[in-house]
Amino acid sequence: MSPASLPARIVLHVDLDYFYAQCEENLNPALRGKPVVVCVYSGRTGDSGAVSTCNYQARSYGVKAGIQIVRARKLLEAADATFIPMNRPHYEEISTRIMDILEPFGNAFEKAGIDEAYLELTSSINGDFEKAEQIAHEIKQTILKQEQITCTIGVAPNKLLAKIASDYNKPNGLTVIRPEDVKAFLGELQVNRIPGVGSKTEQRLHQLKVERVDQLARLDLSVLQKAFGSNVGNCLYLAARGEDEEPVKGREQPTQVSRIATLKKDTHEISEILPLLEELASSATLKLTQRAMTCKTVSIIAILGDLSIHSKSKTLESPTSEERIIAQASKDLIAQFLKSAQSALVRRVGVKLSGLSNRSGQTDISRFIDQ
DNA sequence: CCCTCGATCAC
DNA sequence: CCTCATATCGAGGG
Repeated sequence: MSPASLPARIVLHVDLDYFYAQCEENLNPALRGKPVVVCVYSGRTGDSGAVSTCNYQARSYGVKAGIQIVRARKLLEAADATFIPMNRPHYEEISTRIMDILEPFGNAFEKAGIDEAYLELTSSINGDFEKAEQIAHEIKQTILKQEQITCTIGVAPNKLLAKIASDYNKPNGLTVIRPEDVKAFLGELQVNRIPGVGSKTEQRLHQLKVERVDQLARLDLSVLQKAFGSNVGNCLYLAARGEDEEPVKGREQPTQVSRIATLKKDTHEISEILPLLEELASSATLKLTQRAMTCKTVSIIAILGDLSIHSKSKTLESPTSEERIIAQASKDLIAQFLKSAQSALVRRVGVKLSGLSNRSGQTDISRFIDQ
């Protein structure tokens, strides 16, 4: 700790292991020890769709999130594997209970997804990483005892490093990065271990002869900003040094609601698209009203036969949560898209509602304006 | 500064 | 023949 400074921050990142698949193992304990694959079936043919997540037995056969179910079947044909359709509401329920366990452990708490959260411990333990490690063990025990779910925890001086730490040794792991170890720990890692560096950014970094974080740390800020834009460039520059000041903060309400689905067959006939589009608009609107919110902007997303992604959006004159308005806007947008991209074969369609705000109190200002 | 759209990420 | 949901950024137009 530098003299006359505040105690080092201590942040935990808790990541629930292979979460959906672990929930399914608990629902049916006979599955434990065998490959379990949780799937999103698209409904086109029997096994069309993708793998959402799978347990580690399945991973040992090369199965992972995102691959086609058909491919997972082939990889696992010699194994006694179970394929299960995703049951999101059930996982949400388990997640909520676990988040309720986690929250009291920190001075601040941030849910960062259905299966991950950050906890700020700084002010409660005065920079003591030993204590933080004990608390991490206690958290793991509590979640295991109360929900039979294992997790992996990263303990570090900020959110960025805590996330990298939890990613380092899964499942059922615990990794601590102390301030004095940051440079050595980070330098050795491949750049794709930095959150936000996916395959595209990784490729572009490789073109700059950068593969590991210590190599990234040798690039000037200006070089990174020129290559990746001022914001991303700056983030990469700081990340390479393990620097991150983002506070652990309760998340605001989500700022968008979206629904997407796959058509039975590719088509350019609007009449074959509208029924599904209306369902999606209805479902998204339901979610919106359940949250007691309104939206200002309606978008449609079209994914074509070649998997290219297109979108069209429209900002309304006034915020709404009325299904008829949202459905009509969606129809107008898809019609507009089909006209612009004639002969486009649509594979999937989606509806997105954004520009959300709380509907509390100030319902419909138009009542006071017109008249 | 707002809107639209595509891209990217990560789930 | 490749799911679903969300957030964020940057470019380009106005």
